[in-house]
Amino acid sequence: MSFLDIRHYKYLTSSIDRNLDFSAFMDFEHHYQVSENKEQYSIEQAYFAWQESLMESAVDTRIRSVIDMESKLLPVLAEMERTGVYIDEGQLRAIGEDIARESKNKELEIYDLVGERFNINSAKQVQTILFEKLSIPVSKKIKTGYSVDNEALSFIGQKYEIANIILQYRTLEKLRSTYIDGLLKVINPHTKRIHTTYNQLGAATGRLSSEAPNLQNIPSGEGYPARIKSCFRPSSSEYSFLVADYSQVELRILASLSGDVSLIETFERWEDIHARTARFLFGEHTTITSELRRIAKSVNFGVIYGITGFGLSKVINTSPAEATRYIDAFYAMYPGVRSYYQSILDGAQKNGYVETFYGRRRHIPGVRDSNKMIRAAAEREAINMPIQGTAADIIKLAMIEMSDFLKAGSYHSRMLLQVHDELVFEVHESEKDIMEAKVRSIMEGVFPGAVKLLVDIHTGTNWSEAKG
DNA sequence: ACAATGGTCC
DNA sequence: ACTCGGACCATTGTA
Repeated sequence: MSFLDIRHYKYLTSSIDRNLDFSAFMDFEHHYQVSENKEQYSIEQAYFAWQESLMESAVDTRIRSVIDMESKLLPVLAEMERTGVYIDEGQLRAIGEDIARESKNKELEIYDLVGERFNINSAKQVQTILFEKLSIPVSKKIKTGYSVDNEALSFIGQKYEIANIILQYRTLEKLRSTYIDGLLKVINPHTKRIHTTYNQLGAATGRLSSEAPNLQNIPSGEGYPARIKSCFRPSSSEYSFLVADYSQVELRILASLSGDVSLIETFERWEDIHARTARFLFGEHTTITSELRRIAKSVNFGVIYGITGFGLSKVINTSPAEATRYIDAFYAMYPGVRSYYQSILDGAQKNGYVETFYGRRRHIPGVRDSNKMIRAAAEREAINMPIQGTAADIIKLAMIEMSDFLKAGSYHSRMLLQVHDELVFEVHESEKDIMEAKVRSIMEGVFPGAVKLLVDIHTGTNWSEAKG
């Protein structure tokens, strides 16, 4: 029982069910405080008493199983945090210098184009320059004035090159400030590694979150993002990286939870789900271009998020009416999804909460609100949570199993990171085959749904190389 | 210290 | 006129 374990436990209850009795927790805190500097034994005694009491107060067996899951996950996360991940500091600095150089050039280019120096990092000053000094037409408004975000500047960029340069400058500055300077700051001087903290109850759906630093939003594209990601690597040449990620896990979960025959069939036939939706939306005999597939993919994802025609129209850049037709077409193709959603909303209305396959709950008070907007937002949360939350449960269970496996066999390989549907391992040369087989069988085997889960595995000398 | 804005990820 | 689900963090500018 380490301090890390205790710190985590202090927060465990509320994420599972707010209606749980907290008195046992208070007892634990008290015991912890009074015994902290005395003997380890009394801490552990208080800890077990608390856990037992927590279990007793959670009479619902499904809730108990979630508490059990989180309890077992906690030491796994603690170990991943303690292990940390190595990052090549010298390489990261070198990339930072390249970015800084390019960024400086963009900066000067902007001043030249505008004929004036200003702080490009200030949205307010960018507004003034674009909309007042240069009299560029406003494309999008926000509470306090005129938006200069990505969407707005991309639109303006069709006619005014200055907007594109500002976007490029921003991208570079984002990489430099957050992912070069930000990561350099948190390299532990003793271990030379980065030790994130996983929050077990940061997310309302049951996902983990990662902070100080957040290693769940490391950029992933080509160019600088790939170079930054390649700095994450094993510290020794005897090891390589293994990345295992669930393929379309949320859509597969939706198929299993809804029981929709057509959706299940799509996956059973190993069809390209986005292409199939595209064929249905645009006609069986239409050639499915990458553009049509992209639209269908957005529709598929939109359905998971509790889509509206308006929201989808923004994403795929079309009219709300057309987007609404796509959504209706999706439900026509997969009618079981619509009825499943209705049952979720009915349950939310009746119980005030929704739950995952494993019984994790999220309270959704907004579904009973008199305000239509609040109700609509609550309904999207209600629809999304069982899907996103079940995916979170699944990977948590897989992590527990992987940890047990590694421990039982005294392997040298270690689990390093979790990025929602992806696990990153540092794998010893001698364990490559067994690790690849085990990771796949455990991750794919956790969930007993109608649709089999599929895991893609990639290996490489660093995080970038081991990415699909 | 905190709100607003913007950007990165799944 | 209008919001797609879930997070964390950097910077600016105001209090």
